[in-house]
Amino acid sequence: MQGKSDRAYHHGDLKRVIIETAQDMLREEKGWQFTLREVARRAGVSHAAPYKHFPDKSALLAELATLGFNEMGRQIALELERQFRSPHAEFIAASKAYIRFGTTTPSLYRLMFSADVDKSSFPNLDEAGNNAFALLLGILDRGQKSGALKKQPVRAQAAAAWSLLHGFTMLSIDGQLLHDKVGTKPIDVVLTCMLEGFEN
Amino acid sequence: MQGKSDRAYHHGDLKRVIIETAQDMLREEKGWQFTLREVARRAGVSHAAPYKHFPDKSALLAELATLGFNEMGRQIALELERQFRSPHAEFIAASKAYIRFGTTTPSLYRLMFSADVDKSSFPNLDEAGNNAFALLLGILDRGQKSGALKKQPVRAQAAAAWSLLHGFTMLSIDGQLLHDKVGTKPIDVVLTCMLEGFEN
DNA sequence: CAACATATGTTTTCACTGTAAACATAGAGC
DNA sequence: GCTCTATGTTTACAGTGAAAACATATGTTG
Repeated sequence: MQGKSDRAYHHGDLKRVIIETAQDMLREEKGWQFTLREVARRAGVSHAAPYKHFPDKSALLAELATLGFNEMGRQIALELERQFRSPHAEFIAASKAYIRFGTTTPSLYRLMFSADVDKSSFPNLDEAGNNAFALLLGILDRGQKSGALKKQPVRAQAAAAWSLLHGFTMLSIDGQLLHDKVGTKPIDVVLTCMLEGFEN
Repeated sequence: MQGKSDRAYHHGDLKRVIIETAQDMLREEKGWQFTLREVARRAGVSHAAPYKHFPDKSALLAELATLGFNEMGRQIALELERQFRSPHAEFIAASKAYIRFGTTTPSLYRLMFSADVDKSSFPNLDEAGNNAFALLLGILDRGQKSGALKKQPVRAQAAAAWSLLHGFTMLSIDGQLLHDKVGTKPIDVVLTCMLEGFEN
């Protein structure tokens, strides 16, 4: 195993490098129109090499999306480790972490919800998404049990919360929630509206 | 002007035909990966002909998105012509029309909010989107003036409502709000949640 | 009404893409 | 040490968006 030597016929760690290169390009450009060949070029391998690790481009995109859901979950979970004075505060904190993830890595976030990655073809992706959703369910469930939130079917409540967060994030990425259109600090207003609908 | 004769060198109405063909393909496939050449083939013209009407593919997509916003606005406006017992009912009706448009023409709806159509490059597109947003502003404004809704900055309230609708629509299209994940009739729960946050 | 400018078509050409197939080589297990 | 397999490379192909050169209607103008 020659490892990372510069001119090894067998790269040794190509899959990781391909993923990281693709992640870079996803950040640099504003979408996932980057070509597999360009990824290969930047990784310093032949244009066919990536196909030894991913059957096609959509498989690579699915991998990026899966990693994205995992990372998003990690960031939200990290936020949730803090102590909160109330379920209200916990919900706000998690929501802001969600929105921050989306607006900080817009192309990735978009990719995660794009029709170009088919969840039914990539079970890992579907699972990663569900794990993130479970965090939201947990927050609302705790809120209901504490009496702070209305007792509603928690999954329906979660659908509402997720819809709001997803919509807000997407519109923000889109630049549709700029000041002159929507006023200042829409994030707080928006989250407050939702919570007032939730709370007792 | 030979008009629609089958074998005219000058088609006479190509732009419209190209748009309609592209609209068809947008409905048939699940995205806008269709090629300009395929559009041309189906329209029965050479593969370069579309370039006489659209500088590039993104311009055609922008046109489709613009028409989409206009059509969505039309459908919502049509719904609003009815008489409503309350601002509440009016909001619900408009929301359902919005969501229906999105879930009925998912690819088009996705395109309208895709990064592949750059609003800053296509002023018409931006304007069409703003017109649709204005409908929402009107509903909330009337609701506030009637005393049914809280007096909040109406644009911020609209941001919240739009976020919820957009998120719900996108997640529905994505198949993320299916029964086992989220319960029955999430649409009603979701809209109710939001409205309870809005109302006095 | 003839001539021409322009709008709208077609053909040809190009660089590039995703992907498949054939081939090469390094490392792992026998 | 030999072979198998995983992981590379090279070569090949059909198809793409787009530009350029060319063709033909159409409508304007003398």
